[in-house]
Amino acid sequence: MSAPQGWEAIRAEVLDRIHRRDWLPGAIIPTEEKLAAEFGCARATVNRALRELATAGVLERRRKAGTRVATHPVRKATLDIPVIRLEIEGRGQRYGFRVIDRAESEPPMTIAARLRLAPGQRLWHVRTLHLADGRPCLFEDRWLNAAVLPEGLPADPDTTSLNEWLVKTVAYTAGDIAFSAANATAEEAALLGIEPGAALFIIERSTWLGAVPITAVRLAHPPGYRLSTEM
Amino acid sequence: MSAPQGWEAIRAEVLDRIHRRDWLPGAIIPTEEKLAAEFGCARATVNRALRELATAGVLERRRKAGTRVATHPVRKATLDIPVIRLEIEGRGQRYGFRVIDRAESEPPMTIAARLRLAPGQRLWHVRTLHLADGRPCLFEDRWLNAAVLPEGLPADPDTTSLNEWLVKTVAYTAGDIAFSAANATAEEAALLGIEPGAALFIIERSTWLGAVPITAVRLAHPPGYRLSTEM
DNA sequence: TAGTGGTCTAGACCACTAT
DNA sequence: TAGTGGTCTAGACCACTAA
Repeated sequence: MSAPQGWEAIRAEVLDRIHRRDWLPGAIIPTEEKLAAEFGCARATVNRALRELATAGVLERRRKAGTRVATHPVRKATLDIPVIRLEIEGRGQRYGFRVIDRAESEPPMTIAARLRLAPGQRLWHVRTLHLADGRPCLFEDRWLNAAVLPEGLPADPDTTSLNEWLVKTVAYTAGDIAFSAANATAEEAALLGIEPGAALFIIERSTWLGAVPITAVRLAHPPGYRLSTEM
Repeated sequence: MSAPQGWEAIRAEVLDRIHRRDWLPGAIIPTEEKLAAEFGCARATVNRALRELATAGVLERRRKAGTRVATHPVRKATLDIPVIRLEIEGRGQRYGFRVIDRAESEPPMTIAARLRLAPGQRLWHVRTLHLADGRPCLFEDRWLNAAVLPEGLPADPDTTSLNEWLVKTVAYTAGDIAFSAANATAEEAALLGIEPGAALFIIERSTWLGAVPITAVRLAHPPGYRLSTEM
């Protein structure tokens, strides 16, 4: 009937029918075969379009049961996790950083639990303040398993941000990431140049190489920071 | 050579080579055609595997230039945006809510800007406290364009959460979402039963139907709330 | 068990872009 | 302009699952 071309056009047409409420939330839509006949294309093309919509959370698909319009749409959002330096430079500011301290020690329980460490295992602990145009904009608190590093810690931590050095040097196989909010401690406030108790936006990441923990990092962004995406 | 089967096996094998540092960050990997020959499968199958890895941010692909291992991996994370009631019930708690107030008025500048409103346009303003096992767990502040509602505001706001009523009733075509942190105001603290100034985790969403604004909502989660995902 | 989505194939043409 | 990824096709078989 109508004549969309390409899987993106089919995706758009399907979305449109949902928006026009031709197909209501929870309702079954025609099979791939029927849609392919209607649109005059191969079933694989319809499949591609519907699969993308299912990944986006707009449709729910099950073999034999068919394809339904999701009852709770917009359940998924894909975030770009920024690389600190690139984010700052992308705003046209000059990037810099300052290593606050660096030591080998036994991490606190919370970190050990997050990395599933064996009791007593020691890690490198590096704390870094990141700067935009010379002003503090992010406090990084990182625990690092030196055992997985090919050549130990980099000799000159003042020329390469540890963060970038890591992603270029160490492979990983799995990880998790979490977002939350926390009040700034006195130390964090002093380092970031904000009031104690100010609301920080926290990003925590952990990564593993197989079952071997690599690193756990906590990024504390001062008030005003927003992580956003379109749907 | 090796014998993976299916695009998922190929994806796994490619990931493995990156993890083993056979293919270093920034390096070009073989063309789809060569990989298809090596794996003994069709090029479309390799394409599917590499496309998924590119979507995940592990590879960067450009026509003619070829496929490279991303220099800054793990740049994307897909979050499940929870539906409030389902999230609470999923924890085995009883869901409830209480409408704090509800009025028609002109929204503040920030909301008007976010929704790109014409000057002087009035919206419904509904503030709701969501409860888990009877205890406050989320404060919702919503502005709503009644003009797009088929039958106006629902007659009985005490039986259906406005949030769910909306997603089931109103179509949307675009939106954005943002995460940030903020200190609790005195009123928010009182409603949520926390200390004033406590760090709230804020989710803000805006949705449109074409160019017509539908709703802007701000969700304030008390300390302890975490939004997390695996990579 | 039958219906539906998931995937694969072999080949083709197109779109983009480094050179 | 030539190389590479992006997509489409027509058909096939398989995997899952509702009935």
